[in-house]
Amino acid sequence: MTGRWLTESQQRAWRVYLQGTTLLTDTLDRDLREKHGLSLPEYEILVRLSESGDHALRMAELADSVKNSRSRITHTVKRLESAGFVVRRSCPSDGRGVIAVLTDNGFAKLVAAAPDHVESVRTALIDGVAEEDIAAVGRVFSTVAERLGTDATVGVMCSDGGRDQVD
Amino acid sequence: MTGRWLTESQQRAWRVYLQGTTLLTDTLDRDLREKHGLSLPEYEILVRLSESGDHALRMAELADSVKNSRSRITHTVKRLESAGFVVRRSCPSDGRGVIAVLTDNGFAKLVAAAPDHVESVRTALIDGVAEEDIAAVGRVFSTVAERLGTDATVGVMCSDGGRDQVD
DNA sequence: GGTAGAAAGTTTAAAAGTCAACTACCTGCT
DNA sequence: AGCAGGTAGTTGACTTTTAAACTTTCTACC
Repeated sequence: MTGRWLTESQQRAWRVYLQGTTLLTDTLDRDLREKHGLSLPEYEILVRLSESGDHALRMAELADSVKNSRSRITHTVKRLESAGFVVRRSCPSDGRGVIAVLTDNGFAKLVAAAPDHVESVRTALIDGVAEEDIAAVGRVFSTVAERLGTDATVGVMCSDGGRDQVD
Repeated sequence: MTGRWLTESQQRAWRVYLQGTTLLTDTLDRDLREKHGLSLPEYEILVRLSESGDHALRMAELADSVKNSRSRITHTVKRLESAGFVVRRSCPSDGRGVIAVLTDNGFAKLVAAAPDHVESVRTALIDGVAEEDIAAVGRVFSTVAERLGTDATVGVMCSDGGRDQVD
């Protein structure tokens, strides 16, 4: 049975969510740019790289982890590379592959930016909101991500096991 | 006491929210474009106009209601105007003001697109999610919007009361 | 071992968004 | 009246994002 409308309260939640996310991402992006010269998407990429054992990930892994298109990752990584925060290496185990590696400068930039960013997230979103409501947001968007996400995240990437021929 | 980190579960919620919103807005935008040739921001503007008594709003009201910059509203409305969905009128009660008016074509386009869009929202976000969790999302983003929003939404706009000199 | 088809990334051009400067108008004060 | 300062909206230059075409490499099968 399709063609259903939203209930009054679903409608309200949906509207305020649209407004809220817009304001939230704008705020986080602006804070990050002003204090650290990074955009939010750039910051997210640095985070993912830093969390990978050897500070390196393949382009496709990066794309999957932040849910961006490969094309977009190419562009963003190019910017990060020209800023000196990331370097590209070719993947030893797959001639088509490219590995983005966090530089020391990139890591330092991230370390400098993270506390301010977390503070922004707290004051804009988390502080003063019921812990259980945050958890509910987690549940909801987890479902969304499962439904809409490319169920990828598999593959024998060479970022962690490929440290055998970095020459 | 600043400089606090996020708890494990806050962190998880935040991450999955980032991924989820990205996937969600991408999906809704793509659906709308494929079936109806409208972007999500364009659609939102048509909605706001349609909900205003006389199918007309001032640019600043529009900007506030969707939390976009005025510049962005100018650009988006320009596109909608050249598509024939909206018309600009100057505001009789304020020489600086501009009123965006929904055309019949614009309204028809919205009427055609709305059911598909709502269906997308349901299947991507709402269906199968606990009603109480949707309500929690509403509470959370309502707080966010209150905190970050320009506390505007005042002003003696002429969109509803200005129907005295539409000549 | 050669070849068809898929996967990884990049490229290019066009579309969309941002930012700061600018015009025009309104408001209040003297 | 006149002028200072603020508000509404637009503009144009620049940046970011998107979409589609393209190159290269890999995989599987004959």
